[in-house]
Amino acid sequence: MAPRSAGKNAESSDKVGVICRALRRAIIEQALEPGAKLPEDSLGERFGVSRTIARHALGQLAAEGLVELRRNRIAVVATPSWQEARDAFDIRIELERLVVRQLAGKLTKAQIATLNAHVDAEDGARDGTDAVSIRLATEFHILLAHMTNSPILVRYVSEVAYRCCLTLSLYSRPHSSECAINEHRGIIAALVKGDEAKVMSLMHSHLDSVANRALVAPAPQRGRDLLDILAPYADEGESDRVVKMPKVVRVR
Amino acid sequence: MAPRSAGKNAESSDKVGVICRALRRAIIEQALEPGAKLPEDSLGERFGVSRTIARHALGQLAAEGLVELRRNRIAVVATPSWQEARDAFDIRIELERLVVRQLAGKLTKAQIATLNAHVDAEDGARDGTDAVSIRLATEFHILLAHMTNSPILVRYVSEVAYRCCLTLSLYSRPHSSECAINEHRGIIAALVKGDEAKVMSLMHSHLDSVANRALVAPAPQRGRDLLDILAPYADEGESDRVVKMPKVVRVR
DNA sequence: GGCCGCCAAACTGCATGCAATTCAGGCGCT
DNA sequence: AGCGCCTGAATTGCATGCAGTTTGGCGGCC
Repeated sequence: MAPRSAGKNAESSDKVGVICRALRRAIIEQALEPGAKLPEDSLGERFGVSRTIARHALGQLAAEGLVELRRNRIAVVATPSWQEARDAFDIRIELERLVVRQLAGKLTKAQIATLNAHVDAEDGARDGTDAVSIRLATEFHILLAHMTNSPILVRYVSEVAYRCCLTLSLYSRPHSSECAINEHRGIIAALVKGDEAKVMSLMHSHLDSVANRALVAPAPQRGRDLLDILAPYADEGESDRVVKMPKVVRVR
Repeated sequence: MAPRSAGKNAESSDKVGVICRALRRAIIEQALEPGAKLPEDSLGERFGVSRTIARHALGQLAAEGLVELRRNRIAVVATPSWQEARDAFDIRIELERLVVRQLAGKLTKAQIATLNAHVDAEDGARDGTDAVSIRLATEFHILLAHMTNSPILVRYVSEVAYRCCLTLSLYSRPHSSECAINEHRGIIAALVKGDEAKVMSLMHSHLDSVANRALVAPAPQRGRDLLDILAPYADEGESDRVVKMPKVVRVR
C-alpha cells in the first residue's frame, strides 16, 4: 500500500470515485476538450448511475478546478484563462521543488526502479498520441509526489498538475515531449545523487521550460465560447487589480 | 469587490455553499473539534435542507481535507496526524512565500489600508477568545493571498491555512498570538518597502515559528478517538516508507 | 462477571420525482 | 431578411423514499 495509500478522499471505491477518475483521465488526455459540456444525466446514463452521483462527481471535479459549475447551467470542462495557467505553473514549480527537496538522496532502490520504469514507459510511448505522452509525463510528477508519502502534497501536486495538463491542451501546439523525458531522467539522477540544490533547480527549469513552451503567448484563443472571448472586455468594476500586471497581455 | 471576488468555486450563493462556509468557520473556530460527528440529517435539519445538500457540502469539505468521509460511516471533522500537520505547514510556507513574492512592492494604498485595518482588528480581539484570534490570524494570510488576484493561489492558501488551523486546535496549547500580530505588521512593512527577499524570509520564519510553537512534540494526543491513538502501532505492511523519516517521532 | 451474538435504531448510498430555470428554435412582426 | 417574443424541450436544484450497512445495547450463555 505504498503509493496508493493516501487517496481515500471521499472518492475511492465508490461510484463517485469511478466517475471522477474516468473524467479526470478523459480531460487530461484531451478526449474532453475545455468547454465540453457535461450534462448530469448523460454522465449518469453513461456510467450507469443516477444523476445524483454524476452530480456529486462533478462537484468534486469542480473543487479540483477541472470542471466549471455555474448555477442552473450545464457543467463544462474548465477553460482556464492564460493568466490562470501561468499561476498554476508558478504554484506547481514551488510545490514540486518541495517534493524533490524532500526526496533528494532518500529514494529506495525500489522507488528508483519504479521511476526508471516509468520514464522508460514514457520513452516507449513516444510515438503514440500526444495525449498519452502528456499523461505519462504528468504521472511521472505525481509518482514523485507519492514518494514523499505526504498525502497532502500528493493531492496538491496532482491537482495542479492536472490543471496544467488542461492548459497545455488549450494553449499548446503539438509539442515534442522528447526533451521532457531526458529532463525526467536528469531529475532521477540528481535525486539519486542526493544533490538537493541541483535537483530543485533542475525541477524548476524543467517545469519552467514546459510552461514557457506551452504558454508563449496569451494563446490564439482557439475559439470556444465567443462569449468567453469577449469576457475580458466586460471586466466589470474590478477596482484594485494592481498585482502581477507586468506581464499581462490583452487578449487579442 | 476586492477580496471576496474569486471564490465562485461551485459553492457561492447556493445552499451547499452556505453550509460549507458555516462548517468551515465552526471548525476553524473550534466550535467543532476534530473528530466531531457530522451526520447528514442533523446537518440538513439544522440548516433547513435535505440530506442531499448536506451530503454534497460534506463532500466539498472532504475535498478540502477538513472533513473525513468513510464509506457508510458518519462524517467527522478531520483529525490530521502530527506528520500531516507538519506537511501542511511545509506546503503552506512555500505557498505563502510565493504570495509575498508576488506582492512585494505591488500593493495599492487601498490594499495596505485593508491589511493594516485587519491587523488592528487582530489586535483588538487580542483579549477575546483564542479561537477568534486564530481565525483572524488565518484570515490575514488569506487576505494576502486574495491580493495576488490569483484564484488558484487563493484556493490553495485558504485550504492549507484552514488545515493548519485545524491542527493548531489539535496539537497546540493556549498560545499567545501576540507576537504573531507583530510579525504580521513586519510583513506588511516589508511588502510596502518592496524588499522581496526580506518579506519572503519574514513569511518563512513567521510560519515556521507558528508551526514550531504548535507542533513542538507529536502532541499530547488530547484524546479523541482511542483508535487513532493506537493507529501508529498497527501500521500494517507499510513496505517502502523511507522518505522523510529523519524527524519522525514516535507517538508517545 | 464477562463474552458473544442478535436485533432494532441510526445512518448512509443511491435512485427517482417534481418544481424551477435555461435553452433552442419557430413564429409573427417590422 | 432581421429582430424579438414565446413556447416546449432539455436540464438543473432539491426533497423524498427505499435498500443496505453500521452501531449500540440487550439478553443469553459460558
